[in-house]
Amino acid sequence: MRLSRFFLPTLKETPTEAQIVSHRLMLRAGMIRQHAAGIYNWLPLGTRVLQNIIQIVREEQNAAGAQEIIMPTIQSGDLWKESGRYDDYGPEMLRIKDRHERDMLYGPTHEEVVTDIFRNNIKSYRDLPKNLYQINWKFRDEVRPRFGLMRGREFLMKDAYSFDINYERSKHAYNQMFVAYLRTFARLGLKAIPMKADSGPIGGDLSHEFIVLADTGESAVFCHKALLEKPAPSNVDYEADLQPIIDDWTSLYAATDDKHDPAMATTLGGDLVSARGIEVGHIFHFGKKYSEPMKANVIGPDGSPVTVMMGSYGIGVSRLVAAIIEASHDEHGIVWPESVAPFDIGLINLKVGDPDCDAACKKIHDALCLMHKDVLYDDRDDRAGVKFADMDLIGLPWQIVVGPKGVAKGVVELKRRATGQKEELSFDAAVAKLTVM
RNA sequence: CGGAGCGUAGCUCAGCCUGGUAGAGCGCCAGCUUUGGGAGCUGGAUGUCGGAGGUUCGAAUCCUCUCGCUCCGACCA
Repeated sequence: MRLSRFFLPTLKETPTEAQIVSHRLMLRAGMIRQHAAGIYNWLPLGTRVLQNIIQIVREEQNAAGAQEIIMPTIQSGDLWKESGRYDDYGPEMLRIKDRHERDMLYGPTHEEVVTDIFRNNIKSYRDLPKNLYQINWKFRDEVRPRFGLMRGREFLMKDAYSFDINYERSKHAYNQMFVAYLRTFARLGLKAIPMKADSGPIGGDLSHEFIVLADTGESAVFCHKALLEKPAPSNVDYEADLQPIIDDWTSLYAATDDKHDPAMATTLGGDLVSARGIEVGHIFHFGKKYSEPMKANVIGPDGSPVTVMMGSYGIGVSRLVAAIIEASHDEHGIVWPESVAPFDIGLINLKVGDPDCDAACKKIHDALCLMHKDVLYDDRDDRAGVKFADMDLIGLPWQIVVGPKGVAKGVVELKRRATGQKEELSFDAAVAKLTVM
């Protein structure tokens, strides 16, 4: 992609409304623009990151046995009256009347809809278990949206819903999502720690929050040091008993400040880590809370109806974009983990119009594209400083700097964004180095 | 929902107190010069001063209402 044609409105100055670093950087890097309070447009750079995250979330959900569906954003109020939440939910739920004066709403969550899908289509215990998920926009009319995407009103969320015949099977579904989450966040380049959580208004008796550690996180968290070093499970057999993995992770102390037990924590001594965190995932087992009032039954082995056990599993996908930036940035801008970076490589032509520089860039660009690398080629007729600053700001993992001095010697400069480390390499060596990654 | 603040050029902001027909820096356009970390010079374009009403000979400025946005608190994926 040629930067001269790419829609990338970067800002040198920070817009006043942005308070936290992820919000500032997303605006400055031309990823998003605000449309209204807590509602954002996603520009091309932001869209690319969001889609990379979506893809990783999707792959891990599929691997864990969940199946993707798409539910409506606008829902009928009737289902919510049935579950009892139409009155419970409060003004946070955006209510809409259609032209026939029917009560509609913009979905803040989808338990009712998915339960309706289930009960209308699944009749036998033999069809269980099922885990259905979607990646879709939701709206919660927060009293006070803030922190950019971190606390927006409209947000992209992955929400999965499991259906099982009994508690034991349901717990297994919960464990599957637990493990899938560990893997998902690790792939996103994040340290996310599962912490015991209140199940809140959604209800239920088993619940964990996944907290990303970032210095600028909104809440204080405490955990055992060993959790930070623990690698995500690999080669997982999702059909096997996952309880040992869960126990391994949950046996170590981890709590958000509202659940924090100072007495318990002091027993850890020097192993206690006190940090700040951002909630990016939340999993609940809530049993029959919705299946009971909404009559989501299947016929059991003995021929009598059984109310199914459910769980729900959320990941704040759009919030993750902000969380990753909070966890990975420096004074110059964003530092993307390779797995979510909007492009793999930024190619800077320091002297556009110089035949040698142009030719060298074209050669490198074509070679990398041939190897299926996403390259953002800065072919703008601008000063070097502007290009360096923009490239650091948008945080691509690698930069190749092509300038007249280097080209005369047959070399380019390869820079690692995360470390700032630079090395001079021949054209071929630079391409070779980047294509083995 | 309580408390506070801000709306003036694409962005950051000055002007408002003390009314007199709208500014700076950056960005944008053209040209020249420059060229390895957000350049220099010259010229140029851009505003219903958030909106409505009122006071006044005259309102960005004073008054009233209204809309939007932000911050602190309570609440929250």
